[in-house]
Amino acid sequence: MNPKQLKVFLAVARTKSFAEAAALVHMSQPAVSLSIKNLEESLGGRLFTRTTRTTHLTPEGEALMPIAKSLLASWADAEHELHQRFTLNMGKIALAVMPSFAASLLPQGLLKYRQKHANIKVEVHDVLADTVVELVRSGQIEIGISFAPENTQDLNFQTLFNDRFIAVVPSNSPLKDIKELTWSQLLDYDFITLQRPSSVRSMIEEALFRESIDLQVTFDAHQLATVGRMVAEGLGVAVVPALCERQMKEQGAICLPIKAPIIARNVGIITKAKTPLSIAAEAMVETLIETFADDEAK
Amino acid sequence: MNPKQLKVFLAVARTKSFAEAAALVHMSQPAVSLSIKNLEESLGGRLFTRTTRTTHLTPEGEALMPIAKSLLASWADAEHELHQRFTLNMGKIALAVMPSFAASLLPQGLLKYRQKHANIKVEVHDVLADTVVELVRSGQIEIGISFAPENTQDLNFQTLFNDRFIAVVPSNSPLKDIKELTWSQLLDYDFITLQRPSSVRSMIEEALFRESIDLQVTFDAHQLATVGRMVAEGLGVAVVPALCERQMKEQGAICLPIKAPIIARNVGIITKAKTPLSIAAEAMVETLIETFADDEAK
DNA sequence: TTAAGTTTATAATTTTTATCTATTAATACT
DNA sequence: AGTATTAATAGATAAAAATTATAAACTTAA
Repeated sequence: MNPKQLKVFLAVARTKSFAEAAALVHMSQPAVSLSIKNLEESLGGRLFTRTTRTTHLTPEGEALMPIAKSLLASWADAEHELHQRFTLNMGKIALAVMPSFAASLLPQGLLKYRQKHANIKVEVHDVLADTVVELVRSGQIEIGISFAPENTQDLNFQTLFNDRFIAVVPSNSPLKDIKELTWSQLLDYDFITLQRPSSVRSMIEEALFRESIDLQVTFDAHQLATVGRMVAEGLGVAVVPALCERQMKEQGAICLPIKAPIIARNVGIITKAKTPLSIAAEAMVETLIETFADDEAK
Repeated sequence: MNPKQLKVFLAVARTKSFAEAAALVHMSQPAVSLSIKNLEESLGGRLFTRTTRTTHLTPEGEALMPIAKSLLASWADAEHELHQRFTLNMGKIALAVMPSFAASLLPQGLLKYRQKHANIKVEVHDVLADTVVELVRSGQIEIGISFAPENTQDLNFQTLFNDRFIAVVPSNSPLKDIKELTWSQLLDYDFITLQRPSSVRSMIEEALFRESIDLQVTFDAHQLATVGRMVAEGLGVAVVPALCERQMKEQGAICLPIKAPIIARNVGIITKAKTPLSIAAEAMVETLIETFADDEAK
């Protein structure tokens, strides 16, 4: 029993003629006879009674008819669905993205993707950088966007650009006109940063520890938006990835380059090594690179 | 895309090896390679990523897996169901039977059928003889049991036996010891019979009309059981098919042969001409003949 | 009843598809 | 780098399916 036989069966059942059915399914009449014969043998009994002049269904044939229809329908559905997936007309893709990127650049990437592939659903998980890595490593999510991870053996990392940390100061701060701040200048003021276990926080701590600079944190918060507001209100100063510059400015803070030390890290796409991406994910990676990769990353 | 390819696909997906899968489905390894290749081509993309050392599913392959399982399952279900039908391990059969037969002989026929084919459901419609014919003619029911129908062009009638009408009289009736009653003797008493449009009633009327005997009906009822009780209680006399003899006796009436005229008619199986019976129905006809047909009907 | 016409079944051949054996190419592990 | 393992390819063979041509069966109408 195979799909072709069922198609032939339905054609005969509908036309009540072997010859007409043959035309319907683009076969010769003897081929239809044989096909039905084989089907009948595989099922164990006759489906049609055929006198050379008339053809009609046996009760068992009648019983097969709805079954055959439903089988062929689900068969066609399945083929269609897979086809859709392969041609990017269907499917879902999940991204895990660190908040600083999710809230800044990501939307324009998504917009571009959506224009190209309108039928793919996109799910964005904005989670801590470490969680991004975890989700990708565990296979729960195909694509992560974050800082370059530490242990990269089972992950691929495709750099998009280098993100340098910048200082954020209130608009009335005495520091506001300095072209390039140093950390020691900045740390004269109350310091606001993200709570652990944020990667931004730990990168700052590590970098300053290496330079033997002592970091005293006055305020900390979970969300960058909160930090921004606190700085804007004059509660203190902060250091954030350049990615967030726009957000900080929008909140009314001043952004300045900072050095001694310069803290910078690559931001890029994390995928699982040795596991192929879905076609939808592949297209997403392509779009992200094309949208965000600066020249040296390419 | 065909069932065999899906089986191969699932084997490869499960074993994660083309060679092992080949063993599972009793094919050579190159055949498996080809089969998967063809499936992939028909769907429009890769289902596995295979480096000569490892094999795993692409996300699209992952998506196909549950689909393939369900397709194969419903496929197997369908095959099984049809098989069952053809081997009489499943199915349903509907009989339309005139009440006099349904309440008398039929049960022992059903018993015999049930012993042979325990998995076939039997539905008995005990309806008026005319309705039996209608149901069979319209194709709603495969097998009818009744008197031989009038218009038989599109029906087949297989005689089981000849049923002669008998007189039923109260146990205290003066007629009770007469060996063979005549109608004129009988009609001295109040006459009880079935209400129109019973075939028993019309057969009696027709026969007496032909003999120019005037029939005065004192009581009539719908059910033979009612007629029997009325006679047993001494309300009058009746004439019923011999089939009902046992029932009448059980109700306490006396049954006697009657002549002048003798009313008799063949009882048999009615089926639709030129329409094949289901295997289950065929078996039922066979059982009925073997159980009820008297020698000349055979 | 018979002959013509229509329809399915069968036979023989061809074509296509599927499978096998043998071999090659590629990759991971030692 | 070499070896062992695994999938892919090539060529050959077998199996299946389709086709043409023909036969057989059954209606219908003369």
